[in-house]
Amino acid sequence: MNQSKEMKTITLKEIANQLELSVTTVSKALKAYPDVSKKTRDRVKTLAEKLNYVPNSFAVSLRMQKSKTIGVIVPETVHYFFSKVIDSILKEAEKNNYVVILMQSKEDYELEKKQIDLLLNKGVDGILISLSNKTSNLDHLKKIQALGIPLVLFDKIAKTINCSKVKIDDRKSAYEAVTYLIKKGHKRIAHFRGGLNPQNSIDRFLGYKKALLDNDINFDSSLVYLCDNDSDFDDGFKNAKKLIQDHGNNVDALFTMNDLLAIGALNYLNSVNINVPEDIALIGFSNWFMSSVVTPTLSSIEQNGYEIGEKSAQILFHEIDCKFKGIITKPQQIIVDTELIIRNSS
Amino acid sequence: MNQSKEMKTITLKEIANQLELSVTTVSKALKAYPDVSKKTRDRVKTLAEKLNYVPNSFAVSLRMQKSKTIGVIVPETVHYFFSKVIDSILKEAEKNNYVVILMQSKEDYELEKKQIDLLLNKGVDGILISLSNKTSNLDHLKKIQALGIPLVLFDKIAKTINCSKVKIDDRKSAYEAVTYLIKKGHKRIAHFRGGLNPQNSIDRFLGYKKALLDNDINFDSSLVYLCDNDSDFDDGFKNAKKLIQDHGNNVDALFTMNDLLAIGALNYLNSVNINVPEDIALIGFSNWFMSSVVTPTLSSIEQNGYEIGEKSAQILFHEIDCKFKGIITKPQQIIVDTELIIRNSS
DNA sequence: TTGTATGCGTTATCAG
DNA sequence: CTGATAACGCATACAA
Repeated sequence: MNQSKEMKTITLKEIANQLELSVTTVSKALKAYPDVSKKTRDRVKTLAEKLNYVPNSFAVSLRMQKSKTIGVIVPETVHYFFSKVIDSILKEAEKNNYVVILMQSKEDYELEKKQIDLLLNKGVDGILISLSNKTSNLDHLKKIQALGIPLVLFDKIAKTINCSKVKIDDRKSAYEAVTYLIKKGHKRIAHFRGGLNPQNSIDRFLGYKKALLDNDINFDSSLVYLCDNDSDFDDGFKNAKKLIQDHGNNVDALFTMNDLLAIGALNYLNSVNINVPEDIALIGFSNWFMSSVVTPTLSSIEQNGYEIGEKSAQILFHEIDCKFKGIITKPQQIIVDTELIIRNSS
Repeated sequence: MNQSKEMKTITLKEIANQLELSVTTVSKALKAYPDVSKKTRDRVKTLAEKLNYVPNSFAVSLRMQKSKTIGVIVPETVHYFFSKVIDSILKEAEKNNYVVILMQSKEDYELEKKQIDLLLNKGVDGILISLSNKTSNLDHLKKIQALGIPLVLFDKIAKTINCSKVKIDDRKSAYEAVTYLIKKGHKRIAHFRGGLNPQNSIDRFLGYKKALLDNDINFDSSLVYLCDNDSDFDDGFKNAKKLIQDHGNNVDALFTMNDLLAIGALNYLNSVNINVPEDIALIGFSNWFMSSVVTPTLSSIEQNGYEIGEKSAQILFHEIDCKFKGIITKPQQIIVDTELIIRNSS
């Protein structure tokens, strides 16, 4: 293994020279074209192997108009749910011999837009994206589609874009959680909702509301708190404080948009000796790992990040594949199952 | 904005045709070469703008032998510390107009090796990597260097590779934590150590040991538990159980390789009503967010993932830059500061 | 069965 | 100041 100094990069031409063949023949031999003799094919393959030949990916991409690369945009990487999604996207990409360029929009629409341009410019074969909370203009997504690049939205989707989507049923999941609280006898159920723009924030709120109405409980908008800051934990803490100030003990349960909000709230409640779940029952959303180690352990809704990532990637690769083969695909919408996990907080 | 149907991709040639210029001139005009008249330069720029021209990155890469892409390999993405590192790498990359290909080795040496080959093949301009726990053979790293590709190791490094490195002082940090415990009067201090191979596991252990010796406390190897499974939480739980079985109340403190181990242990101790910190004081390592929300809150060592990522990326981009300019750089080693965070568990 | 010519989109060298 | 021409490395239609 003496790779002395400059180690010239080895190309088809190099192999061709050494074997006194044409570049064409070498190229064909390596791809097992039918029209090259077994003998030369073997010679070529042997030498290529020995020289450790790997095709220059830029040349291939330039020639073939495909990059074997996909782009992934998430709002945040320091995020239990999204990191699970990323984990399985990476796994799936690897299986398919793809590589992934990762970006985070930081919940910033302008950034998201710029990143899409960058991905497009990098010639990715497809794009997976979970939209920022601030995204309402969708021209950047339309641009992707106009270019014929396969696009799959996951988790934080845009209803009006006609592409494949992978998500959970937020409304149903929220409905289930709140219904559980009601069945347990709670009547004054508060909700810490997410921002007004994101679809899943809206849907979770609607699920909450519907559960109340279906069980003949008045919807009291003063029990709904808007949490659209970027620091969920603090937001949960502060709004729990406000909740108690506003309603004293005239509130007996709380359902939050996500686990961090719930844990922030839990922290406040613990700090003022309001007992969870005796005084106030609590259910979060997403089932982050830490929910199982706080005191009391937090009930939550398992959101299956791994499965969402896996399914999204599978669909994307399928669409990319079809595109190269000239097959037209119809957008599909996958709803991944959730599960209400009851722990000690409710 | 009527981008009717097939929207031909726009190239230098296209612009050249429309303006009846040569491709060469257009190329030069766009790069503000001195030797092209202001007039044509303006014409070209205007049209390029209007047509929304972006250079084909494959062609540029092929021609320039640079990709404006770096590769990043971490052992895991579902990991609070690494996701922070990734966050700041992405941020830094964006600043420098680079894009990052992310991979996770899953603590698997063979995979790590394959991934490096893939990155090399993709023509990345540089590589950032935190080694898998199982990595001891370093040929794959040497290969990167042999190709002249800038390489920066962070957090989980290999001592014998001569490249830039960014890490914390594990030994000192551990020393500080254990010294704190000793000053508080603890004498029977257990340690849940990481695997035998990773350098930071070794160093944290050595820091622990040295703190004992420097304070005239006998080192008792029966108080050291090896935790090298992949599920730290469970490992912490089980070994806490074993610890109590082995030593009963003849142990008064525990210092663990990481926070998840500590939280696993905490969970066990809580479950059998052993009081933390009264019966056993506890300090973790890394200061994961959840450490601040468990009960009791967990003392830990802040590892500054953001700073590690930032510094690593900065060094890498600097080295890439120098390389293109033909400047030789010397590897640098950065030690990022840690901080002992005392909470209620100690 | 093998090889020639051409082009993918850029940039760089060198004439004009 | 402008433009042919070549080259980066590969793949394919077409010739031989």
